[in-house]
Amino acid sequence: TVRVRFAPSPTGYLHLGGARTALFNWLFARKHGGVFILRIEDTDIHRSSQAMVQGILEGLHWLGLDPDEGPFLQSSFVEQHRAAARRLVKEGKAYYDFTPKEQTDDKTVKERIADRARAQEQAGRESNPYRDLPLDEALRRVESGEPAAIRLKVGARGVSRFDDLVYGPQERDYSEIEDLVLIRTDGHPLYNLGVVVDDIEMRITHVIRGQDHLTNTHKQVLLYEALGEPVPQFAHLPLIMAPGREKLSKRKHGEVVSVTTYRNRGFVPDALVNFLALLGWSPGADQEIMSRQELIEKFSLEAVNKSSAVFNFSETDSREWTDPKALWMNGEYLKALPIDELVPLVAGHLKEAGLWRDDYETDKREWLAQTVDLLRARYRTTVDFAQMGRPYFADDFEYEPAAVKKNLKDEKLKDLLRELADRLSAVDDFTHDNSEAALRTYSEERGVKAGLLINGARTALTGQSVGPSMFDIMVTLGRERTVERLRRAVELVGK
RNA sequence: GCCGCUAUGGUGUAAGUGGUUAACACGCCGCCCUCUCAAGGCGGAGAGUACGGGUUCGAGUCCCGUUAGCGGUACCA
Repeated sequence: TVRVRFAPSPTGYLHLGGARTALFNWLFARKHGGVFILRIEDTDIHRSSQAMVQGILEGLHWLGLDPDEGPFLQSSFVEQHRAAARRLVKEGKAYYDFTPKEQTDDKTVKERIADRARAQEQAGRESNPYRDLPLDEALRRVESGEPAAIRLKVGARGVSRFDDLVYGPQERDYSEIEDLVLIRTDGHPLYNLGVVVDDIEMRITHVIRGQDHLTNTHKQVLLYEALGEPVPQFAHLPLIMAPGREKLSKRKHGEVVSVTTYRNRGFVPDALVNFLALLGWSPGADQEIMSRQELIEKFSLEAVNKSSAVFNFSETDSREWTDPKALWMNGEYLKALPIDELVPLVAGHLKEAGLWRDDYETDKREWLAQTVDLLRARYRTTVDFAQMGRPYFADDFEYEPAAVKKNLKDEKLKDLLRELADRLSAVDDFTHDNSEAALRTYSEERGVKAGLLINGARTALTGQSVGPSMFDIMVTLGRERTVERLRRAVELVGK
């Protein structure tokens, strides 16, 4: 049976790349009736904390990607890692390296690697002197307390091969693979050892992860072979880049990369999942809006793309704070969601903005549902209801200067709005049709275009120049508030 | 430096085993809806498939080279 895992390092929050990796693992597991495991790679102790683990858990939960097993902490398996390394030494497949640990200088990692490579090329790469030290001598030195790292013995000649489910056949000559360190001098197990031992222990069948691990996979294949264990299937996923095809990072790009942001800014989890699924994968047809169930049915690793995808957002235009297509898609979900599912999502934001009233759960429950339904066609996130939608839920709201200038410019509106308010206050059954009839009758009597009154009223009632049909707005606000706001707006005319 | 991966409009993608004027979505622009719009309807612009060779009757699709981007190369993960 299929067993997959998502193995993030706990860097504080779930980022989009991680979320996409988790999603593809989850989809694959669900599709094949398999098991989705969460393992936190927290071996780098300085960079890990419980709070960070919590952040990842919350992100996954919000997305609806709860693990079937776990979370497991890699740090709790270090003894197994050490035991595996010692076993390899005993079997002659790894060795103790007594070379003193190199001093780190102030150069960047990249520079140091390049320097070392160039130096090696000039001097010719010589074999590690400790590689063939007799085992009993090595053990004696270790027992006497001499510090040593453990390295894997990589064959002198040969080629490592594996078949990636996304990138196809991969090969790498042994000469390009150094004897990798398994255990540091201080006894700390390193990443490549840890993943392999844990994946064996958890009986992982398919390793689905970012393409940044592609070339290092050869090292892991070597480890599986040394440990005498079957090699799992590998599937590497194309990376998600920032605009300009640069690396997407929290440091540079801020909170757009954090899943939490999408929750706070009014995304529907399913919409983000749907969008993420399409980053690097396509069902091959024109359909883009897909339910979770459809995603599961259509998903396959073979259809995953090889080229990295650009996550397209603007750092200057706040309307496009994230990928416009993601925003569009969220809008589609807003429109399609059953109103009973949408209202609770909106309620959260209304509460946050201090716009919540207790009777929204009792007497005004139906009114709330209707209002949300009225507004959702033109909103893209659920926070829009509390922000752009404020005039519908509160009496204190801003009049947009541009709207006032556009719709309340005509001095005639001073009288018109006042009298319109009077007329409307006399309408007993304040329905869409009745309020419209009252307004149109009045505009005819006064010989002005209905549009002047309608547009003026829209701005008078909402402070905005755009919104739903004017008479729907009136009905939603009710007669009293409509009349009151029309009168209040008289003083804005001409401003 | 070395090794690897990738390359279709601004972005995400499509185009079974090479075969008519490269398709869809987002975004953009325009028109319509005379009650607005960031909503809806309709339409349009935008790539000849990174570049250069080659194979072929025919190449986005196969081969070679170049370039660019990204990744790896670590006693980081």
